[in-house]
Amino acid sequence: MSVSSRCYYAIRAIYALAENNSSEPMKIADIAAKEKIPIRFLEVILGQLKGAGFVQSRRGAEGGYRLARAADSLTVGEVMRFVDGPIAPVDCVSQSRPKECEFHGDCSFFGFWGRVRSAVSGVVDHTTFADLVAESRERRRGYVGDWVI
Amino acid sequence: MSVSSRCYYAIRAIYALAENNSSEPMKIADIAAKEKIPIRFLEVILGQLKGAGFVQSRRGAEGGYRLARAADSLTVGEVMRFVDGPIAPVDCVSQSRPKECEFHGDCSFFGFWGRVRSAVSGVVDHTTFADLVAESRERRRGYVGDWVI
DNA sequence: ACCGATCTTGACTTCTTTAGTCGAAATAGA
DNA sequence: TCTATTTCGACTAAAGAAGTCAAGATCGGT
Repeated sequence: MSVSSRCYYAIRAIYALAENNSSEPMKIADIAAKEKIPIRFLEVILGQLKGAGFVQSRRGAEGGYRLARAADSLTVGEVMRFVDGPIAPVDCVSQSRPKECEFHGDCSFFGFWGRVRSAVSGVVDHTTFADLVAESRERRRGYVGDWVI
Repeated sequence: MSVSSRCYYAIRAIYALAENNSSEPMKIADIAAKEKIPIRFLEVILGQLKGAGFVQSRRGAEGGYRLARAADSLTVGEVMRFVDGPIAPVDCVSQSRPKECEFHGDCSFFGFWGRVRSAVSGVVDHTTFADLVAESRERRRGYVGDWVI
């Protein structure tokens, strides 16, 4: 039930771009440093994210990456599905591309796996990168506040 | 976010034993046939489940496997954790063996991953094999009933 | 005591995925 | 044109997944 490091890297990269709300694109090296991602691997990942339309790039000096879509309309679930494939714990309960198993409708686990999938989906498909940025700012503020009072 | 086939096989095998509430142990070959598991692979899996105390075995003619614990006190989550490791999507939010990441408490995703973990845990740790058996019986009854009326 | 059915054990194979690495080419701005 | 930077495709090493196999230990029934 774990996400690949490739997937987590992709999420962190997009998060960095969402947090950097300047009009300037962000360089791969800066994203890599901020989010602690191996730079060569990040190149590969950003290339894929560009191909899927999540980010845009500008080449040359002063080039870099920025989001291709608004951070508040981009959910974490979308990125996870693109990088790691379906969210579902088993193929038969996948929303995007369900694959019938060998028990054809007489499966004792269909309901169970469906509940697992819904539970995960309920979180990842309702959390946008804007939410994460806001939550992080709030956390930092709140954290200090708690200790100051 | 998917479970390994090894894990699903383990769950199916235990389910088969839970459903078979006779005092007779169940043979590997019977479990394999009923749940459509490669028999050689099932041998390996049952050996591990025995080592972990989930099932008991009896050798020789009329031997086989049966549950070592009551089906209504054995959750699917326990089996999943044993076979596939922590339920958590990333190590830092694991309940059983959390591993701090390189962001040491200043992580923008800790809360998010925690919510994912809780969502999954809420399902798998509150579903016992007795629940699954009951649900399956109910489903079959209800299904037939719908069509008869 | 023996036979055959059954579990036990550990090593082995094959395939896919993961997590990168590397080098050269293309491109945009100064 | 020069240079920083992105881009692209090929490559690799290690780990894990999914089985397979053979030989041995053990037990119930005859």
